[in-house]
Amino acid sequence: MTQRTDIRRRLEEHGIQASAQRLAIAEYVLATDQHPAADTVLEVVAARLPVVSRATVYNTLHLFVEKGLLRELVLSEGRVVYDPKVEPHHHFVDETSGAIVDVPWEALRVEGVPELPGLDVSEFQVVLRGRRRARRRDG
Amino acid sequence: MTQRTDIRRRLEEHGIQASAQRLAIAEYVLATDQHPAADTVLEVVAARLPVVSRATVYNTLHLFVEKGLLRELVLSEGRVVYDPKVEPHHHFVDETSGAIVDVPWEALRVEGVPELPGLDVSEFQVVLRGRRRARRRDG
DNA sequence: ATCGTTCTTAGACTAAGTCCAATCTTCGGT
DNA sequence: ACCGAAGATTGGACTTAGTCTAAGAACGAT
Repeated sequence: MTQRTDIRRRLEEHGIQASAQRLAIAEYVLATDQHPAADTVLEVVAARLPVVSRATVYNTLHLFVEKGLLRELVLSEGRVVYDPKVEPHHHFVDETSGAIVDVPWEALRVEGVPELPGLDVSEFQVVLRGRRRARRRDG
Repeated sequence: MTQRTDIRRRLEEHGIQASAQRLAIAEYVLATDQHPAADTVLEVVAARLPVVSRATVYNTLHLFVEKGLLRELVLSEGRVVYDPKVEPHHHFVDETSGAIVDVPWEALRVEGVPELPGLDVSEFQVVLRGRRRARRRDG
């Protein structure tokens, strides 16, 4: 398991002191593509680590966001959700399941942003809603 | 004040039975360009109408959304906010003040949405973040 | 080993929103 | 104008997400 050491190194590179709790949280939240809410993180992490408090989960998630390891998304329905993919990309929200799907930046082209009068845009994304079509199961 | 009757007609056209509370709420929330939260609506409306309960404000806002008079937006930080402009448009969030600014649909061009594999997109918008530039005061 | 800093913890607290049973309004029919 | 049914409103209890705090535990440099 160099996995664990990799994560430790990654935290330290971002100026975050490692701890059992932070490692456990990182191990889950930095690897998932599920866009979990804080609550989900707490559940998942609590299952592996003997004891971890809610306050720590919130503290840690906020710290990770501040240090650029995680991005906080608020896309629908009072759901604050965390995304380990920090590069710019778009999001699709499945209206049936609530699932959030990443849409690669290159998949869409947005024109006109620099020309908006009176607005200095520092970042943007397209938020799409709809249904995910049944997946052909071919991997 | 034909204002009041106009609103009444508008509610009825959308299959909504009028009532003092609903009229008061509609009068504010359908005319504002402020993107108020439920809480704000409660405050504003409570100031004019002798008594209106929180439950009613929430019920009414949800009803208006369901009937297509209002759109619910969740753009940042656990803030659920209501927008009387139901036609498609984009949104800019001022990072300093939290203010939400409408961006006309025609101001941006988004290409590539129909080609997204596996996704049936029913609606989308661009969400932008940044600072509003100081407004030249020329009206 | 010690000391100061940093992390974690439980639990109280807050804010946003929901739920519910009882009460009050409204509307259509007469 | 009146009546009853259907629908709307109410306060208050409840839930859920998140914050705060004071006290204790672990860390790392000496």
